[in-house]
Amino acid sequence: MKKRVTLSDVAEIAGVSMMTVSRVINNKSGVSERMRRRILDIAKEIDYYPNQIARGLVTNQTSTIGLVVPDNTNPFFANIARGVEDLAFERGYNIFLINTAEDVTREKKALDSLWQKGVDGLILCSSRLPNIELEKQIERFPATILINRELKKPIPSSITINLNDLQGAQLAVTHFLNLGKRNIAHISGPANSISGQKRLAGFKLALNTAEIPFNSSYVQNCAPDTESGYEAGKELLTAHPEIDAIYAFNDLIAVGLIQYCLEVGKHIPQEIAIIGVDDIPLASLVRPRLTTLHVNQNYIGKLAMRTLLEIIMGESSPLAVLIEPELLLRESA
Amino acid sequence: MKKRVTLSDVAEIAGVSMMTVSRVINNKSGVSERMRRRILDIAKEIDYYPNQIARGLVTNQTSTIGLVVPDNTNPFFANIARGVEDLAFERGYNIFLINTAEDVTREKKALDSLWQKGVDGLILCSSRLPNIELEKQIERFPATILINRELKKPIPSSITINLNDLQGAQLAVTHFLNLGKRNIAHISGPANSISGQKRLAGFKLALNTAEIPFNSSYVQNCAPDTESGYEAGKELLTAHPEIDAIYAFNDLIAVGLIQYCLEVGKHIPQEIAIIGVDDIPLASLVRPRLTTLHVNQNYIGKLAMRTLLEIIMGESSPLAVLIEPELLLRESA
DNA sequence: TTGTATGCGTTATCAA
DNA sequence: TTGATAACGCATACAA
Repeated sequence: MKKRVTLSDVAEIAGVSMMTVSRVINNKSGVSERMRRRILDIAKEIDYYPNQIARGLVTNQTSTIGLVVPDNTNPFFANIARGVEDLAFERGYNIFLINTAEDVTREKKALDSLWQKGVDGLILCSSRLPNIELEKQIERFPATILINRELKKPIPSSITINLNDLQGAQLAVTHFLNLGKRNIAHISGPANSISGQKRLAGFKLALNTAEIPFNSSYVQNCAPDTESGYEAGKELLTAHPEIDAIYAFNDLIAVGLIQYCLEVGKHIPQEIAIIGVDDIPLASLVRPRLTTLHVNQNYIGKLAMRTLLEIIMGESSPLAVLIEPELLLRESA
Repeated sequence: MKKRVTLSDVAEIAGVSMMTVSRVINNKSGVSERMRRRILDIAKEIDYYPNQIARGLVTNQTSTIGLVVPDNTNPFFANIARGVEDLAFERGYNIFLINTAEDVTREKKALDSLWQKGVDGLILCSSRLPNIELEKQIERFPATILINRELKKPIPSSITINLNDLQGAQLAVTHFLNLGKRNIAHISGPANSISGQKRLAGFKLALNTAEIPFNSSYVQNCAPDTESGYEAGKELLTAHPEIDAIYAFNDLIAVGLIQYCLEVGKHIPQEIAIIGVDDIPLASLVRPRLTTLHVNQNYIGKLAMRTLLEIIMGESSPLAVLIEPELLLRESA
C-alpha cells in the first residue's frame, strides 16, 4: 500500500496553493483555463484522488447513504437494494448495506453506526422500531425513506413508501371467492412485523366485506422464508384440512407452502388455492407457478433512492407514496 | 436534524480537557474510575457519539470495508454478502455494497470510489479486471480478499478464495457417465468470466480423462441468470437434439434450462440430465429438484470477512484457499 | 492522572 | 485570478 497522494502534493508540483488545486478538482470557477488544464494533467499524472474522509469532515457530506433491510438474502430486498444501488452509483453515491435480521436491537445499532459514519441519507426497510424511537432516529438523519412503514405524524425530512396492503388482500380474497373457495386462511408474517399486521388487517377487512366470518385459528404467524412457510402450511392444513385457500404474507412463504402441498399430494389450486405477495423471480419458477400480488421491487428501490436524493437536494416531494399491487394470475390460484 | 454533539461539548460540561474524554470514549487507561464514570454519564446524557469521519481522518481507519459483486440479486452473491455483513456487523464494521453488473468500467469506478472512502479492506468477487490492473488496484488497499479469481503472483495483503472448478467439473462429468450419458454439453458462463473459463477448462479436462472427444459446438456461452439459461438451453437443444446431459455454469442457468425442458416436454433426467453449480436455495425448490455442486456461500462470506480482518490485524493467513464442491444428488441427474 | 500542542486532508472565508 | 488562514472533530505525542 503506497502513501496517499494529497492536494498539497499536486499543489507543490504545480507550484500553486492548495486552494487553486481544490478549485480545479471541484470544478469551481475562478481559475484560468490554462492553470486548470495544467493541474488536471498533474493530478492524473500522479494519480491523485480526493480524500473523501477529509472532505466529509469539512463539508458534512459523505456521498454515502445507509440501506437497512431485514435480510438482503430475501429476493424482495435484494431487488430493492439493486435498484437503490444502481441509481446511487449513477449519482456518485455509495451505499452501506446492513441486515437487521428482524432484530430491534440490531436495527438500533445499525442506525447508530450509520449516523456515526455521517451518511447523507437513510433508506430503512420494514423497521421494527417503536414509533417514538423511530421518530427520534429519523430526526437525526438529514433525509430518510421508510419502506413498509408508516409514520404517525409526518416529518419533513422523511418520506414513506408503502404497499397498499388493504387493496392487496382485497384482490386476493375476491379472487379466492370467485374460484368458489370459502375456507380461506392466512399465513401472516412475523408477529412483530408491521406489514404483517397490515396484511392481516387487510385480510380481515376483505373477509368482512365479503360477509365471511373471520376465524382466528385460520391465521398462522410465520417467519418470512420458505422453510417456515412449509412448517406453517403443515400446521395449518393438518389442524384444519377443510381449508381450501391460503393468502400468504409473501412469496417465500407461499413457495414453502407449495412444497408442503406437493409433498402430501394436495392438488393446487383444485384442493387448495395459494396467493403470495411480492412476485419475486422464484414465483414463476416453481410448479405450479405462483399466483401473487405483483410489486416492482427494482422500481421501489430506484424510487426510494431518487426521492431520497430529492430530499437531500432540498427539492420538495410527496410525503407518502402508496404502491398499488396487481394480482398476477398464474397457476396456484 | 440537530446540531452535532462533539467531544468538546462533553469536555466542557465535565470541566475537563478533550483528551480525558477521548481516553474514556476509547477505553484507554490513565483515567480515574470516578472521572470515567462521570464522563460516560455525561456522554450518554447529552447523546454523544464519536464522529467516525473525524476519527478516520486521524487514524486512517474507518471500520468500513468494501464488498464488490457482479449482482447482489444473484442468490449466490446475496448469500455471500449476508455472511460477510453478519460477521462485519459483529466486529463493528460496516460494508459498502457495490454491483458491477459485470462491467469492467463500472468495477474500476467502484474500486476508485471505495479507495476514496478509505475502506480498511476490500472483498472483490468475480473481478473482470485484467491482471495488471487488478494487481495495481489491490496494492493500494490495506487488505483485500479475492473471491472467484486467482492472482499470477501472490500479494502479501491479498488472499484468494476459489472454488475447485477442476474437481467440480470432474464430479459432474463422472456422474453423467455413470448415468450412461455420452453426449455431454456445457452451458458456460459469460465469455469474459474467469470462473466461466475455469469451469469450461475443467469440463474439457474431465471429458479428456474420460476419453470422450470434446465438441466445441456443445458449449454455449450465457449470462448467469435464468432467462439466459432458458435461451441457451433452447439453442443448444434445438441445434443438437442428441445432447443427453448438460453441465451448467451455475444454478440460475440450470434452472432456466429446466424451464425450457419442462416447456418442450423433455424428460429430466431420463432424456436429459442436468447439473448446476452453487446450490442456491432455488435449486431444491424447482421440480425436478436440481442436482448441483454444493458450495456453502454463507461460509465463504464469513471466511472472507474473517480472513480480511486477519490481514488488517496483521495476523498471518494462508495466501489462497480452495473450496471443494460436493456433488449434491437430487432429481435432475 | 490529566492537559497542551499538533496534525490528519480538505474546504470556506476573506484578503490580495 | 490566486493565496493565506482557519476550521471540521478527533487522536497522537509529549509534557506536566
